[in-house]
Amino acid sequence: MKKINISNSAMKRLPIYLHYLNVMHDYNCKYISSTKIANDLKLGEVLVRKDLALISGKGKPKVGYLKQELKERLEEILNTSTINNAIIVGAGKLGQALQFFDGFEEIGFKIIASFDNNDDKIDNHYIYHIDHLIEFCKNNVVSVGIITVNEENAQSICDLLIANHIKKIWNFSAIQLNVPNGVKVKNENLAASLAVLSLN
Amino acid sequence: MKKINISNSAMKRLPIYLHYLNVMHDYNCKYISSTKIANDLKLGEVLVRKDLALISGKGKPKVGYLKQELKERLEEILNTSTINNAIIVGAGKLGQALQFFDGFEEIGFKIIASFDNNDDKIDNHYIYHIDHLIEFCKNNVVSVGIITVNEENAQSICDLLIANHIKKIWNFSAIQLNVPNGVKVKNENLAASLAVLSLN
DNA sequence: TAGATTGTTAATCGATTAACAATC
DNA sequence: TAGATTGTTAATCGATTAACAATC
Repeated sequence: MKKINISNSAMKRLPIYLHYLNVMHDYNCKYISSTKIANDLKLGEVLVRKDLALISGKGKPKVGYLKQELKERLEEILNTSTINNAIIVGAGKLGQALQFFDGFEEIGFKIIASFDNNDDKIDNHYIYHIDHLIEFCKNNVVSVGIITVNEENAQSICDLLIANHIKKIWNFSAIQLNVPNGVKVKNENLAASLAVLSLN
Repeated sequence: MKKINISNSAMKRLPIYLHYLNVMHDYNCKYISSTKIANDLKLGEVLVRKDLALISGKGKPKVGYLKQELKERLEEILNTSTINNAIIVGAGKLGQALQFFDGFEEIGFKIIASFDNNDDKIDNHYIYHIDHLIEFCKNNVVSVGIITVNEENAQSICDLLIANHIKKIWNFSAIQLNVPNGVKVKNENLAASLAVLSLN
C-alpha cells in the first residue's frame, strides 16, 4: 500500500465522505464528482478534491470518481489493518450512549466492552466490573480506551488503561490527562464545543 | 463592556481555562501565572498568555493573574448576557446523556427540556412529546437546539427548530443540515473525532 | 471540439510560536 | 537590583483557497 500522509484535519473529513457515500441513494450514476460532494457537504471544492486526490488519485476529468472504488479506498484507510477494538470505562449515561452509538462501525471501530465500578450497572450486555478489566485486556486485542468516568477518577483509569498496553485514549473528562510518550490522547470536551456556538 | 473579538479556536479554550480554575484546589495563592496554566493544560505558554491578555489584560508581571478576577472575567464572557437555554430533540441514549451532562452549566448553558416522538420516553423529568415543542418555545426563551435524533429525521427537526426561532443548532447527526442565513450550525461528529485517534 | 472536472502549484488566511522589550 | 512574567510584534507553520494547465 502506498504510504500517504494524512493530516488531522483531513482525517476528520474522511468519515464524513464515507458516510455521505454510504447514505446517498443515487443509483443512477456510478460516478461522483468532488464538486457535488463539496456542494452537498458545504466544503470547499478544492479541499475535497485535494482530499480525494490524496487517498484515491483516480479521478477522471469530466466524470469524477468511481463511487464504489472511492468508498472502498476510504474504508481501506479508515478500517486500518490493525483491529480497532475499543473499551469504555464508565458505564454512566454518556458511556452507554457511546456503547450503543452506531456510527463507529462504519469507520472500523468496534466497542467490545464497558466497565464500571458500580455493581448496579453490571449486566450481561457487555458491561463488566472494573476488576475484570485486566483479565479482559489480556484476552482481547484492545486498541482504544474511552474514558467516561467522572474527572476525579479519570487519571487513575487512564493509568490503568496504559498499564494494560492501551496506547490510544479518548478522554471525555474535562481534565488534562498525564500520559507517557507514545500514548495518544484525544480530548473530547463537549462543553468547549458547545461554547463555540455562543460566539457571534 | 469592551468589545473583543474572540476566534473560534480561542473560544474553545476558554471553558477549559475556567474549568481548570474552578477545580484547582490551590488555596495558598491568590494569583496564577500563564506559565503554570500552560504547563498543567499542556498548551503553549504564549498561546495562553495571548488568550488571557485578550479577555483580561490585567496580568501583573512576576506574579500573574488574580485568580478570582480571571474566573469572573471568563464567566462574564461565557455566560453571555443573553439567556443560554437549550433544548434537546431526540431523547435516546445520547440525548439523555447530554441532558444530564454536568459540564454545561459552568459555561452558562442550561438544558431545560428534551423532546421525543416516542411516548415510552415521555416522563415528567423534562421530557416532552415533540408535539409540545411549539408551545414550549412560545413560553420559554430557547437559544440553542440540540439534535440527537436519527439522521432520517434530522433535517425536518432542524426545520422545526428554525421555524420556532432557534438560531443555534448543535447537530449530532452525521448529515449536513441545510439552514438559511443567520442560523449557526455546529456539527458534532463523534465518529469523525474518533477516527483521528487512528492516525499514526 | 467544447466544457466540465481533475490535480497541482502558488497565494492567502488564520492560528501558533519565537523573540523581546516592558514591568513589577 | 535581578529575575520571572506579561503583552506585543514579527516569524513560522499548517490548512484552505485561488489560479490554471491537463484531460477525458
